[in-house]
Amino acid sequence: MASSNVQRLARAAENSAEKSAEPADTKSRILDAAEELFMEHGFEATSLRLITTAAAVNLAAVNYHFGSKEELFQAVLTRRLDPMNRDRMQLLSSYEAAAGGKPLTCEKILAAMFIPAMKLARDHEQGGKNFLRLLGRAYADPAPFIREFLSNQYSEMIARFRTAFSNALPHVPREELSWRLHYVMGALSYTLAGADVLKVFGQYHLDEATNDELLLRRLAPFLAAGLRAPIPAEDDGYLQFQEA
Amino acid sequence: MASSNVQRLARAAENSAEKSAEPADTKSRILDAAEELFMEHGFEATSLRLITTAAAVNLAAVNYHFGSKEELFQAVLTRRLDPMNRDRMQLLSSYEAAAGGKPLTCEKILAAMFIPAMKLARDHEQGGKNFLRLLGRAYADPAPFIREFLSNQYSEMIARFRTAFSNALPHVPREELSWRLHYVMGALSYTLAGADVLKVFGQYHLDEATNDELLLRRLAPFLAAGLRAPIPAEDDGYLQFQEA
DNA sequence: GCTCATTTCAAACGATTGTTTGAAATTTGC
DNA sequence: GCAAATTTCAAACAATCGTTTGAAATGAGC
Repeated sequence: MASSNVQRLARAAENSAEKSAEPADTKSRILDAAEELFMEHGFEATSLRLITTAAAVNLAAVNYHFGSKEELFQAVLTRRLDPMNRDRMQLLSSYEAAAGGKPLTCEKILAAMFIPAMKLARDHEQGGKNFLRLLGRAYADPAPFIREFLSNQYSEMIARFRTAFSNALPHVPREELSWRLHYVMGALSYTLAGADVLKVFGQYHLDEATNDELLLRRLAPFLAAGLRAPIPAEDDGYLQFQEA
Repeated sequence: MASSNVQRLARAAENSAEKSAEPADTKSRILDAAEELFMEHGFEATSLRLITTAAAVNLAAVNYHFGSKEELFQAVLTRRLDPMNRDRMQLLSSYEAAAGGKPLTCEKILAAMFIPAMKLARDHEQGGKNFLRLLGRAYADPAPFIREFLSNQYSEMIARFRTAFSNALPHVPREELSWRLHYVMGALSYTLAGADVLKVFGQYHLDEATNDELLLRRLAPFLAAGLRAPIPAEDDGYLQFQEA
């Protein structure tokens, strides 16, 4: 029969998975394939036919289970972004409770942001790493539906950490702190998005071997020092425009 | 005749340009329209028909003048990236010459990176700002031809600044410095890429009013403090994995 | 073992994509 | 003002896109 051929393909795709733990569930298989392919080629450049072929499911399965390509993309993000941000806020709360009213250090707050991200990266062996790179790319995607989605997904967590940093850095004005948090998110997302940019710096000898703890153990001191930096005076002229 | 209709459309598009300084040159008109639309929708989501309609030129003009859509994209980038990186290196050289052998401060080196970028943003009134946002997005684009192009375009400039930072920060190990430069590029590109992420932080009152000097006068001290941060000890345990 | 709801399937839908073509229009060199 | 090269044009190219369709296959409840 014609269908047995497709079923063989499906089982072959299943067995070729890293840990042979790939679920037979169609929905999950689509999510896994979409996560990897969206990460690799971006949203627009990834066709549904590419995804459904990689997942060894029928083309129409995406529209049946998710409704549309955009909703599939949101499902890919929310599957792991939602628990991660929940973990971040829980971890921050537990740190605050342990500190007993005293403000946390910047390093501690940054740890509450980073640890859930790293836990995600190691939990699902290949999936986690892919997801963080996908997330870093979604930050820079111009598509309105992506920007809206991320904004909604992050607003609660960001507000929570903003006040934590505000307590940790009472000498930093509110507006200045907003900018610095912006820089923190930029550096973090760049680092999580993968080693692509490192090639620009000629640092290919670090790539896969460097584990995530080490990676962020470097990032946290860098960012903490920046967050604590003295506020620049109004008349600091070192950045004035001048021709060479 | 049929062609006079199209010519009227072309002149209308010319006159509707901001400063009415839009050149009649087909090639430049395509570049300007492409720059804005690529910035707005990304590379894959921007069709050639959208570009040629906005530029009021024939569809086939892109392939005639640039060869392909990919080559058009590279031309959009190189038109402004090339002079900017040349300016950066010249400015750094002039700073080094003025210092007379003594190593520069981090702030001074960062200024050599930022000032040409800001000059670009203000020179071409609307085009410059668009371009920096486009550039910030290109950094995160997964397309191989974009990554290769950027890598080639940046390698010389990055190598130049790497040794400058290395002289300015003799106590920072080479590998650590590579990572910190990575973070610097991340924060910088995020900031240049525009205020999209700021909405996440609820900082919509800054957006257009804040000029570029102010923006980067905040960023440079933040990054300089991070670059100078003490090297974390091996046994620093504050970022250890632990469950809430 | 029948029934009904859920899921999967091959096939086709209309629309849009980047690119090519060859003739018309325009500009350039003399 | 003619001839040759450059540029613009409308039209069509084959390919791919996301989505829809209605029938076949599979599952659960009784």
